[in-house]
Amino acid sequence: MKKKITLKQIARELEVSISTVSKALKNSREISKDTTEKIQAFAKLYNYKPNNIAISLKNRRTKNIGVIIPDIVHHFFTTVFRGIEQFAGTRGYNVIACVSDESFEKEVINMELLANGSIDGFIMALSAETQLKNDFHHLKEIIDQGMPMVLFDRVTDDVICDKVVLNDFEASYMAVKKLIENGRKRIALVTTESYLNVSDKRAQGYYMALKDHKLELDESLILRLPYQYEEEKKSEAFFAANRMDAVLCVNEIFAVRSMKIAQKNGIRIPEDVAFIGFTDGILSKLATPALTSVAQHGEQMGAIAARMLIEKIERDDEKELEEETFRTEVIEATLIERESTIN
Amino acid sequence: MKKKITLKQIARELEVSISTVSKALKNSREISKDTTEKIQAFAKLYNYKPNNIAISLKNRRTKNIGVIIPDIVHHFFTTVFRGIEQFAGTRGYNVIACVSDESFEKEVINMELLANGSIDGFIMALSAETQLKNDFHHLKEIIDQGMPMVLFDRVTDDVICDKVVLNDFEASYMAVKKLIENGRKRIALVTTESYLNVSDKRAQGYYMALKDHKLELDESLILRLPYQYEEEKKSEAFFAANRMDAVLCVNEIFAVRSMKIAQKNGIRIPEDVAFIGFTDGILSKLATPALTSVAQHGEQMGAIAARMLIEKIERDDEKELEEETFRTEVIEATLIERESTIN
DNA sequence: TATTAACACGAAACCGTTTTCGTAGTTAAT
DNA sequence: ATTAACTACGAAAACGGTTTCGTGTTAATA
Repeated sequence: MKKKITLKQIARELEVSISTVSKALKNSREISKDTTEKIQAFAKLYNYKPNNIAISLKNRRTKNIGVIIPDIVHHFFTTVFRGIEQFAGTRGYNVIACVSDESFEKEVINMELLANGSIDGFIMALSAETQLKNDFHHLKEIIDQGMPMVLFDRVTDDVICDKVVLNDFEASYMAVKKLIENGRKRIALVTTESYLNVSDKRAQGYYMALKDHKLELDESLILRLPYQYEEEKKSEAFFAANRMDAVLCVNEIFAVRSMKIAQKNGIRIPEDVAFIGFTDGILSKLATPALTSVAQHGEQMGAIAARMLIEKIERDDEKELEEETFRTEVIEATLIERESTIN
Repeated sequence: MKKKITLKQIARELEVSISTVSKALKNSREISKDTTEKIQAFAKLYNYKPNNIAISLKNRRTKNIGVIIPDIVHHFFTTVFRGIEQFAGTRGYNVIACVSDESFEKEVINMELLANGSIDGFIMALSAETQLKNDFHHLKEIIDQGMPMVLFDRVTDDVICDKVVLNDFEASYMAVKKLIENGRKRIALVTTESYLNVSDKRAQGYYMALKDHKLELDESLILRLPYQYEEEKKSEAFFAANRMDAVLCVNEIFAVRSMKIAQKNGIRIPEDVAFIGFTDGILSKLATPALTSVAQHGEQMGAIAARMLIEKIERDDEKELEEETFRTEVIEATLIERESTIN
């Protein structure tokens, strides 16, 4: 077993100083050609690679970014993560991934753990519990310490920082409008039980679209489901009790589950009831019938979040005094039409 | 903006030495009660937290583990990741996630980047390209440098280290046996085009089950598909050309895609053809009909991998000389029966 | 020949901790 | 009064690099 070699060992072996070795490996003109070649040859032979931790300590930059997401077994967050990881990779950054599991406490613990020097900045989506508690002191403190931060998807106006979001309101509005134009009149909404800014915006878009098209809002056509586990009874009762001709769901899982239950009740899709979901993951494509879905472009969102963060990190390096400015980038959703809405 | 405070600043402010501050914060008996209280109060006021990087450098331990997976938008790998992250969290470890994207080169680059001090050990599943090239020198080198490593799922006998795998052969055998016992006789196999150890083992299980039940192996009943993108034509031709009464697929995506194509061809599931897939993700549950699937227990697999790795890391701390021993843990798959096989 | 500049390298500080060891000052024991 | 033993703290090395500055040697210039 050959342990990694250090500058010090090379220096001792070659009877030069550590500084000389360091400079030679960086091709500094300060060092003679002979010495440089000798050192580089030796370093190569012993496969010398500088220790990242030592460099991080020196530079006070880790080239790591922290990503905190509520759930990893989740198509949308995963695609965002991929976008972040890919973009970060091109810029030489690694990604430390933490899962808050929709828990406020885990979010706080993870953030504090990482904020103590392990990373150069955060990219995160708020946990459901955090949104519910409406408590963002942990974010504020960390931002106040000068840690760059980008919030995506699950954001809040209470925290001032860079953000990347979907045009949820408009996307939802357009989806409902499309249903109405296709002649649907009794449009149900399946949304999350707990408060999430995105669900809320999608609901607002739904309300507005109904209103603009003179359709009255029927509260009994709104189904609120728990986010994480399945509650089949509630859904079954909902579809048994109500007559509708279309359903908008705030994510694809709700949509596909709902379709299954509706179909079990003898409802034909899309003839009797049309379905639209959000997310457009693999589930949408492979459901029966294939689900019309609002693409959230997670990968793009992740890449943009990573770009914003890295720009801020590297700008901090340059100028210290410049006035801070924060941006919010809005990604345009796209409606992908499939069998669940085509008449 | 209040930047993080350091020991040195506290020391200067309180006119004591850095060592005294460090000891006081650790409640060392060396420091008087008065001094300790004064320092702790000051530290608390300024929210002092030790710098992780400095500690990592000192201890030569980062409390980070590197996870390299071929793909993150992938149900199985995601569940494994969750298992790793959860277990690691309970032990105070963070997870640095890298995606090899099934590429040999990316795998090498990511590993080398992380191996230079950023992490204490690796957990990884080999990329498809790596398995194809059969080139594992990067793994060997890193292991040889004393870096603990656990391979999971996509493993190889050529690398000697800890491993966690599914009993793929047996799981596949049992699945096929179940089909045969249900009276199926012409059983197709849908597997990956490129070589993967897991696909291969599943195919071996399939062969063996056929053989043991005196069913002859019909090569035309084997469909090989590309792993990452969809090739609908090939599948369509396959289901149009062949008559079968059951299909075993090496993952749930192949299974659900196949079911859709079969259904389009007027095949009834499970009456005409039964389907079994591997993975048992959300797709299996929500497909129509719901797919009978081999549960791979990814989360458990991840937790076990993390436990093995952390044990090795922390054992390395203790004893240096002890003989290295490597284990392979085998997870037992479970067949989850759903509509796609029930007659 | 004296002065200056270029060259090639080393010493040391620094990043932020931890930890060993040394030592004043006090107290207790001889 | 002398020695021994604490107590409470500081200096310094170490982790593994980078970087600034100083310096001895040689070569070029006046």
